[in-house]
Amino acid sequence: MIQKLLHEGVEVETSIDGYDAADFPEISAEKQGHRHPVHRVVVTHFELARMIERVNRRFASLLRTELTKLGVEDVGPAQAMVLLAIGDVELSVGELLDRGHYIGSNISYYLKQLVDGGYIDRVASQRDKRSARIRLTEKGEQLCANLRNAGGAYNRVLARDDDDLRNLEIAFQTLHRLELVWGNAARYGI
Amino acid sequence: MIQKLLHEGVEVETSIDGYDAADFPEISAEKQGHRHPVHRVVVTHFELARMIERVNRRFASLLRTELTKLGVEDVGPAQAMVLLAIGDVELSVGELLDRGHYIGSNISYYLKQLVDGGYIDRVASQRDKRSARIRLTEKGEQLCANLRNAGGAYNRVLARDDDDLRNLEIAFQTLHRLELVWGNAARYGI
DNA sequence: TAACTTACTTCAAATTTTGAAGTAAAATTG
DNA sequence: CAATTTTACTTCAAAATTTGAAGTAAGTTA
Repeated sequence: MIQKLLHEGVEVETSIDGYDAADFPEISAEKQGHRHPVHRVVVTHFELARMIERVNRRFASLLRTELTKLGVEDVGPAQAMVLLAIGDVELSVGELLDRGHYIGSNISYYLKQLVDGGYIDRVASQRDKRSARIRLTEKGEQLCANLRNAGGAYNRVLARDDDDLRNLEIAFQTLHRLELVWGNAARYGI
Repeated sequence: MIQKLLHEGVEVETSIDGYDAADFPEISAEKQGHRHPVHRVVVTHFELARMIERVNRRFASLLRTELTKLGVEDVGPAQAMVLLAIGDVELSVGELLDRGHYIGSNISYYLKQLVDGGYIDRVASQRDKRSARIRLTEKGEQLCANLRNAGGAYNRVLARDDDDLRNLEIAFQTLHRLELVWGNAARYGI
């Protein structure tokens, strides 16, 4: 068991019967929430990945609820994420692809639906007619605004004080690191 | 624009043309990676959600690759996550459900495939015959072990020093917080 | 100008997720 | 203790999402 731990994860401080905590880190991340961690917990690769999966699921389901509340029937959470990814800039499909690490055909598919729904404008670029320029329509912007508005409450709950903010930012940057490492790994191996 | 920011996100320190950074926080999270953030960046709800979605996608794709390398044809990344969620304990379907915030029928579906594939043992509990007890078979454990083994390399890259570890842990706990907030919101509203 | 590359799109299939409707075993209640 | 309700799952059918192979058309390069 110890060997397994040493291999897969990395320990912070000397461990006192800390193995089980490693198996269920959910338990270790108790109320103290806001403060920096001050104890031995092992966060492995997979624990993080599982956490990310769960959080992602929760958020998607929240988005779905929000969309339903808004009475939007023709946009699912995945498409909403595309709209949010576009934001208030005009970009090409390729850029959008990078923004979400989507697969090309996937974005094409969503864009079609969103264009049909009137949420997005797609125009061929002047300089390069292969490249499509994408941007939100009034309707698309409105939907995003509504979603952002609904999301405001969460921001207020999640970012109460400076400590929260710091942690959110660290989380963001750490995830970005995962994104890079896992992304490069996918391309070039390890 | 400022109003929008103040409403949706929260700012760290006084902002100097920091608005754009809020729109593209990817850019702000530069190389410094290991150190704590020391600058004004706004991390909103949605930015984090988008990041989580991207990272999740990357990880799934990595898992798929790994499974292919291992020659495992009958287990997709989603099922692999279920196996990893089970780990080395025996639990009920309900517990497993909680572990991943799955929907019941979803897990049932995966379990069926995994039982058929010989990765999981499902036995009705003695004390409560409605409840199924789940655990990995030899084969299932072997697959998890192989995956964990392959994952070791990432842990070593991601957790080089104490700083990395701290950040990983903060990320984990922050995500856990998101999990709770978003989860409660789904149940009870805001 | 022929061959190649890029930037997308289409389509068909696989995978994953959802929701409604079971079933059978507890637990509760009158 | 029989009747009802609740719990713990499963099944099924449909929807949503994702994937991959095969286009197409516009640039680029040789």
